[in-house]
Amino acid sequence: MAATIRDVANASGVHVSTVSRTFSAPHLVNPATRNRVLAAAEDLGYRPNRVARALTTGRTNNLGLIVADIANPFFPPLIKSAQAHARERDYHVFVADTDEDHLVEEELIQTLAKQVDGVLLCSPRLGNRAIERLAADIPLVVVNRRVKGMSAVLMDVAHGARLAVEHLLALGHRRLALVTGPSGSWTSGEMRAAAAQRAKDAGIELVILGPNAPTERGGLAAAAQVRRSGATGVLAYNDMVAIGLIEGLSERGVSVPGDISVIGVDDIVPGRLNRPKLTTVAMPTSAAGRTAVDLLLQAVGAGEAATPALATLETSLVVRESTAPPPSGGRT
Amino acid sequence: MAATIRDVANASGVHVSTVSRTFSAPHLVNPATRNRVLAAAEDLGYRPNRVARALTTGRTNNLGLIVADIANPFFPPLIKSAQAHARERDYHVFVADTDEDHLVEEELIQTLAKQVDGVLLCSPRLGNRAIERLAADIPLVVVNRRVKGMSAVLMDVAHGARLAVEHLLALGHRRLALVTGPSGSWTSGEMRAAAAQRAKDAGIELVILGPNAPTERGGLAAAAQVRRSGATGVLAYNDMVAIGLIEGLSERGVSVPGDISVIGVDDIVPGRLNRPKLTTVAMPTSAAGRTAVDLLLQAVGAGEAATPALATLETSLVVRESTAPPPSGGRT
DNA sequence: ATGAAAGCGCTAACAC
DNA sequence: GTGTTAGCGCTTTCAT
Repeated sequence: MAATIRDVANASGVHVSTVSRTFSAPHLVNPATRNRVLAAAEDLGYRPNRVARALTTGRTNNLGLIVADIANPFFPPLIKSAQAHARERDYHVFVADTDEDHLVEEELIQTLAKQVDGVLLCSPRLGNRAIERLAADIPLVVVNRRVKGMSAVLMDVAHGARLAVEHLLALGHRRLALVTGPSGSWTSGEMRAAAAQRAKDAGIELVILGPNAPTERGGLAAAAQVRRSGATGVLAYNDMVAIGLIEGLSERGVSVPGDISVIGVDDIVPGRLNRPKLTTVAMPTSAAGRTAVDLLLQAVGAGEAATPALATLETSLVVRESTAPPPSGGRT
Repeated sequence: MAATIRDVANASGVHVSTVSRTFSAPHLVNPATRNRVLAAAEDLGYRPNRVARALTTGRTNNLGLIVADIANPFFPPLIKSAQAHARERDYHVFVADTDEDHLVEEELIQTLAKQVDGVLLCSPRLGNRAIERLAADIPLVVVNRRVKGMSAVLMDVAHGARLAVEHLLALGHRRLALVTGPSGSWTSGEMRAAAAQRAKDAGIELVILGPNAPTERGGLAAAAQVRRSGATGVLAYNDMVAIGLIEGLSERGVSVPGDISVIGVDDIVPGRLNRPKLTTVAMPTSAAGRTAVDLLLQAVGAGEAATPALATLETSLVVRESTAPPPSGGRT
């Protein structure tokens, strides 16, 4: 059986409250006794029981982080930076995967509710209504979504989409396509609006193809439509979709970037490994993880009185090898 | 403030213990009162507080899962299958990343100790001594490691390594290299022993190159040595290393598989996306996740009396495009 | 600076 | 079948 605070108290000849203080408010206890207590604790291998502590204080010093799919390479950098940042603030973060299932997502949040002080919802699949309801139970911060009255960290994908369209335009492309993501995705909506507007401003046609699964498979499946669309420049929902699309295109004898240019979004590792190396809109995922933790901790600290904050992080275009001028030189 | 068991008791005119029973042992309470309690609970939005429950029962219904690097594509399938499998058994799994740091790993296990009923150590960086010590605090199951007195799930990488060597031999390669992983890695040791033995049996030379970081970068850095070694067939510690190696080789004008054949281990997604598509030793990661959860739950249930179990999962060779006969046809 | 005591939300004997 | 009572291990007033 593990040592409890009481064992330490007995061993060091003080009362439990003194032991408690040496761990949670060391400055309140006489250095001499403190050392005695610490020695006894060390001796017995005592470690404060965080569960018991949580029960009295109401704080667990844990955060939850929920993602739809941990296998999506977009998330790991965010998770890692969130964990590292939280650790520096003496918080642990527990990650859970919903398997893209919004029911699981909801259940997870509710179960987590009492075991963590707040949860980070990354690219949630849940609707805004549900999220608002859940926020009554526990401080929530969303990443890549805008929910009324809730802190959020957004990545300016609209700006990224504009940059992508401009890059394609500058290369001489005159017929563009957007391969969208899942229908509920905030990011997908933002991209669509921004890209469409930018294309319209340039008097260029942008064909919308979707919705698609946010995976390689989704891109693969969209290849036929892309080819039929006649577009020579395409912006994909994310890098995985772009990679799948390039593969699908190449299966059909269409060369990238020779015949069609493809731009992804996210800047994940597989995109850098891909041949051709992917031109992409880089998302500041590590920064997002840190910022999200900051906002969440802020919300946790403020309790009911929390003022929702909005952080919008910049995106940028990384030009690599999957984009080039269109075959004909740009003029039809 | 969230409703407690006491609120429900008041609202439904019964005592707290009855409320407790309706949730933890429903069959012990009269259907009529049970319904009354349930209705009141529903009404108040009551949900049992798992932390409080854990304090009395000593069980949290949570499992911990520790990985060295969540960004390593090897882990996500394992994590996902473990989470799904655990959920079916009414357990949640919390994932934590140690950032390849064994100090963080140890601290994490200790912190987790009281908040979960057991932890899964996947490809730990900690030494066996440390792991054995930690096992006194909490049920532990290791994946990809053999620790005395502890349940483990192993993947038969030795067999995989032999298959890989045989494949290379069959293609006509007569000088082989093994690009190893980190020095503490159990997997790396197994591979090395098996590959060396198999090569020796065939009267073939196997040069050992390493240790290397288990990453693309590690493979990239090993490219120069591989070239110098004169080997025409190489087995890499894992797919990421293989991918990096191929890249490094190609930077040096060495073609894969034209000049050198490369085999990876793991069968991760980026390997399938790579050009050339990677020939690799496939690891049964999803099965490993499920099996590990089973063994852990078994250990949790058994308490001190736990009999350590050993599960060895089969590996297989997936031949794709990164292997071919050596340039000269095989004879020197 | 330290001790005493109450209690966080729940479960688990033990009565009745 | 349900009520009573004692804690689980810790923090936190309130005294001293």
